[in-house]
Amino acid sequence: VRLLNLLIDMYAKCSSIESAVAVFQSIERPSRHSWNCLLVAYIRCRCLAEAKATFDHGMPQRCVISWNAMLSAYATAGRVGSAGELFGKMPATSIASWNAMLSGSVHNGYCFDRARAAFFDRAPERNTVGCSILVAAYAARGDLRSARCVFDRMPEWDIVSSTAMVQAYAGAGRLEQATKEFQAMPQRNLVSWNALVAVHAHHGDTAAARAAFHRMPCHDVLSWSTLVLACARGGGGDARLVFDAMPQRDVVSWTGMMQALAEAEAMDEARAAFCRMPQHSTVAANVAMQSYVRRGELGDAVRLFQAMPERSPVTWNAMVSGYGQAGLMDQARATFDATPSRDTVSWNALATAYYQCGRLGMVEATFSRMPSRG
RNA sequence: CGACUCCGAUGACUCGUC
Repeated sequence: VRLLNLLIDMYAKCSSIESAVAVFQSIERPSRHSWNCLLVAYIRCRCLAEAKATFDHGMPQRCVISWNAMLSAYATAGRVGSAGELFGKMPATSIASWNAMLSGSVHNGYCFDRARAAFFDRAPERNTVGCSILVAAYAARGDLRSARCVFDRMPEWDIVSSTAMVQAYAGAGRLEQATKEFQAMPQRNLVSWNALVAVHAHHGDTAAARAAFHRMPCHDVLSWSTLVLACARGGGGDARLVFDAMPQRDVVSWTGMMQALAEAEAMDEARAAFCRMPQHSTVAANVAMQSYVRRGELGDAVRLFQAMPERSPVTWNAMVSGYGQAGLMDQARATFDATPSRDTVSWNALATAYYQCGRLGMVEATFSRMPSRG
């Protein structure tokens, strides 16, 4: 039975829900553990409805782990309200429950301080997981001071918390501190190494990115793709060499390669890369569109925009600012009005477009119409 | 008495800020 439980878990990690369910059904007397494995399998494979059915009336008994699994399912789906409701009904909680709530609420735009107070400060206990969630969240918000404050108070550190701290330093532009923290880490793994390469890539330091890449003991697609991006950004023209040397490529590497070509003004090759990509993605189309905008070829950008099967919020925002840069304020405004879900970037883009078109009065008007902050 | 199942860190695109 234990082996079969393990099998369910393995299939779930491969998103092969049918196989996972089949293994579960082959167990004649499933244990509580088996039921949890099945529940987690549904969650991992994004079958929320089945997970809920299993949780509500499938499993003979539920333990904290089952509750936590459902909590995190809702939280990662962005349904913090449902998660909170469930949290309130729990007969007993564990640290993982509090951490799941913390993670869900800091990632889904609720008031950060309230989330922290409710699920971290007021939690019965805290561990490295909860602290890492906070450090990472502060890093993402660019709040180095608060990240450090949490990090420095931790009783002990692990790879995850240290990697988050490396990101926090790098995000604040403190490259020396970031590398120092990296060297001070208790251990390193693939993720922390990848993070370091990404830090250098983001900073435009191709040489450092490459050096880190060659020092790491092993690589995955993500490491390689990050290096391609570093080359694309640094403009060294070596992106192609890296790309060709990759053992396997994914959407990101293809997109990075295309971007490198576009930035090197090799538009024909960039176009060819776009067409040869095995999978198309909205991001790749956005990158292509943006290349046109940067070259002042707005007609091509618009054509691409109209032809895109899917548009993300980024697509809409990029189009608004593309029109703005071209001085086509009416089109910028029309695109903004047509944007399905406006975010802070949309509003800033609109204000900037007005500014670029010399309509200073409208800049002010836009700011006063903005829903909130930014 | 342990082990297994639940929570945290890594890559691409848009405005502004540094």
